[in-house]
Amino acid sequence: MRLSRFPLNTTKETPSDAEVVSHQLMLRAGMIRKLSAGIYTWMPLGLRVAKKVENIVREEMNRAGALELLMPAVIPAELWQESGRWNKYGPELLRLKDRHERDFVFGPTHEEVITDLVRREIRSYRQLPVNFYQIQTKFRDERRPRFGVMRGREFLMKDAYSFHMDAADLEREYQNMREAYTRIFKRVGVDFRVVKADSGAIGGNKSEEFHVLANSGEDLLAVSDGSDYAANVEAAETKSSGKPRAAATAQLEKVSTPGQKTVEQVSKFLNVALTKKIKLLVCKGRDGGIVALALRADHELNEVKAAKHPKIASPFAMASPEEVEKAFGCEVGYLGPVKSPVPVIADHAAAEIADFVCGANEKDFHFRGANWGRDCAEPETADLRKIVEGDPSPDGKGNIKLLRGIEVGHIFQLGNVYTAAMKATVLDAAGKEVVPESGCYGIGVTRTAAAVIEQCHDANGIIWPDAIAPFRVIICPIGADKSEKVRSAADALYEALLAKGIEVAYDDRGQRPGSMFADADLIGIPHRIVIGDKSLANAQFEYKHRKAAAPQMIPATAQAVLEILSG
RNA sequence: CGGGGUGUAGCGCAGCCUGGUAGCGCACCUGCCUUGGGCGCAGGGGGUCGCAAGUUCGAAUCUUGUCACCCCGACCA
Repeated sequence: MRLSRFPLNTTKETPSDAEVVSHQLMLRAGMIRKLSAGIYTWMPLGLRVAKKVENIVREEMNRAGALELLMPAVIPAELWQESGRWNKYGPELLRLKDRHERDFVFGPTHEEVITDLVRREIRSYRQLPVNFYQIQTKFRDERRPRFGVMRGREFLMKDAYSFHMDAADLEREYQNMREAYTRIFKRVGVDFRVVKADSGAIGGNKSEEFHVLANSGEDLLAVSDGSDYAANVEAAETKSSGKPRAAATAQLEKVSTPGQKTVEQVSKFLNVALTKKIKLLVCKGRDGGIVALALRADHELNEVKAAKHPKIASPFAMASPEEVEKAFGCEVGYLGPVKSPVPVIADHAAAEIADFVCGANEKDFHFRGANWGRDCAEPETADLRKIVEGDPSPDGKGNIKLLRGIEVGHIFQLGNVYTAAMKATVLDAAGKEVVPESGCYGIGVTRTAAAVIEQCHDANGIIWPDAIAPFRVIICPIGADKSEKVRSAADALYEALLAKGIEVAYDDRGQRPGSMFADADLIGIPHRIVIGDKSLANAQFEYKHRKAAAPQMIPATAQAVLEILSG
C-alpha cells in the first residue's frame, strides 16, 4: 500500500477523553473514530488489524471443526420472551420496534436464535454433535461504555454454540474449544491466562475465561505461584484452614465506642487488629427476609459467591438502612453476631477466630472478647469473601498472587438451559426424545485488538505482533524526490515485496524522515526498512525492528529483506 | 441509575469571573526553502461559541431549560 493513497491521519496530541493507552493510541494512529458513546468507525488502518484477528479466529475455529454461519442481528422479541430473557436481560438489551410496532432486539448474544435454529433443523442424534459459529456485530447498551473499543456498546464478536447428546460429549467439545482458543491467542501473539470463571446465575456447570494480562485490565485474577491454578477473583474459592479454632480466653466485655462506626475506626480506637474483628453485613435473603453475613474485618465480601448461597438473595442486594434498623434496633456501624435478631452466616475465616471484637447491636457500643458458640450461636459457615494476595491457593499448592487481565474470551458449558426452555429436542437411537446439552464460546474480536495494544506499546506508540499488524513492513525512502537512486530502489523493493505477498506500507508521501519514523512507530509496523543515499552508496538498506533499540545495515536487496521477515 | 465535570475550527486549548470586532498551537491549502527522529519562512481557508428560551442597546460571556460527551460509583459479560 502506498501511503500517499492511504489515510493515516495520525496526531501528536492525545484526545482528551481517552483514558487508557489503547484508546489513546488507536485514536492517535487513526485506527478508529468515535461516532457516539461506545460506537466507533473502524478506519482502514484499524480494520486491517480487526480483520487479522478475525481471520485467525476463523481459521482456528474451522480447524477445530466448527461451522461458520451468520444469524440475523435483529431478532424478534418472541424468541427472547420464550427464553425468559426479554424480562431478565434488563436495559443492556437494545429494544427496537418495526413499522408495525412489533418488538425486536438487536442481538447482544445469540443463544435464542441458535436454539431456535437447532430445534427446527436438528431432528436426530445422527446430526449431533454440531458446533456453529458466527463473527458478527453485537450491541450491548452498557451503562457506562469506556476505554474506546475495549468496552464499546457495538463490537465485533465471534460466538459459537455447540450441541451434544450428553454431558460427556459436551465436555469433549469444551476441551476442543479450549485448545482452539489457546491456539488463537498464541497466534495473535499476546501473553494470556485461562482462568476459572463464575458460571453465573444461568446455572451452567463449567466456565473459563481467557484474559490478556495488562495492568489496565478491569478484572482481577487470582493465580497460584505453586501450581497452574488460576481463577477470576469473582470465582476464586477460599477455604477454611482446617485447623481448630483457638479456645476462648477472654471474657465478653461491652465497651463504649462513641461515634466509631467503620472497621478502621473501631480497630484503631480499641487498638485491635482488623484480623481480630468481625464485621457484619446485612443483605436480602432469598425468602424475602434479611440475613447477616459475618466477615473478618480485613476481608471483603464477594457478592457473586454470596448470591449462590441458598439463603441469600440472587442477584445479591444489601438490605436497606431501614430494614437494618428495624431488625437490629440499631444503625449500621454497631452490628455484631452476638444476639443477632437475624440468621448469621459466617465466612470460613471469620468463623475461625476467637476472642474477637464486634458490634454490640447498640449505638456507640462494641464487644471485646466475643466468641462463637459461647456468646452467640455457632454460625453456619460458607465461602463468602474475596480471595486476597497471599491466601493459600484453593488447590492447596502455593499461594495466590493477583494479576490484572482483560477478558477476551469465554467458554461455557450451558447444559440444557436453553434447549430445555425452548423445547429443542432430538430423537436418540432408541427413538426417544431427548434434550441436547449445549455449550457456548465467545471471543471479543475488536476487544482483542485493543487488549493487545494495552500489552504491546511503548512511549512512541503501538508495537504490533507480526500476526495482527496492519502491515508487516514499512519502507521509508529518504529524499526520494531528489534522489532518483533512492526512489527507484524503494519502488523496486516495494514491488518485490508485493510480488511475494508481503503486506507492505510504502511511505511515498514525501515527508521528512522525522515524520515518517514517528508515524511508523505510532502505528506500530513491526519491521522498518529505511532507504537513503548514504546507505545505498554502500549497497545497503537500513533495517530496524519496532522493538529494537538501534537499526542494523543489510544488503540492499529484496532477498535480504525477505530473509529477515521469514526468520 | 446516583454524584461530579466539560461543550468555542478536524484535534488540543485560551477567552467567560468583570457583556462591546472570536483567538492560540497542531492539522489543512499555496509558494519558497529544507531532507536521518514530528524543519523554517511567508501567505491562506475554516467557527450561527452544543441547542433553545430569557435578561440587555448589545450575549461565547449573565439566567433558565435541554441535549451530548467524559470521569467516579453501583451494575453487567
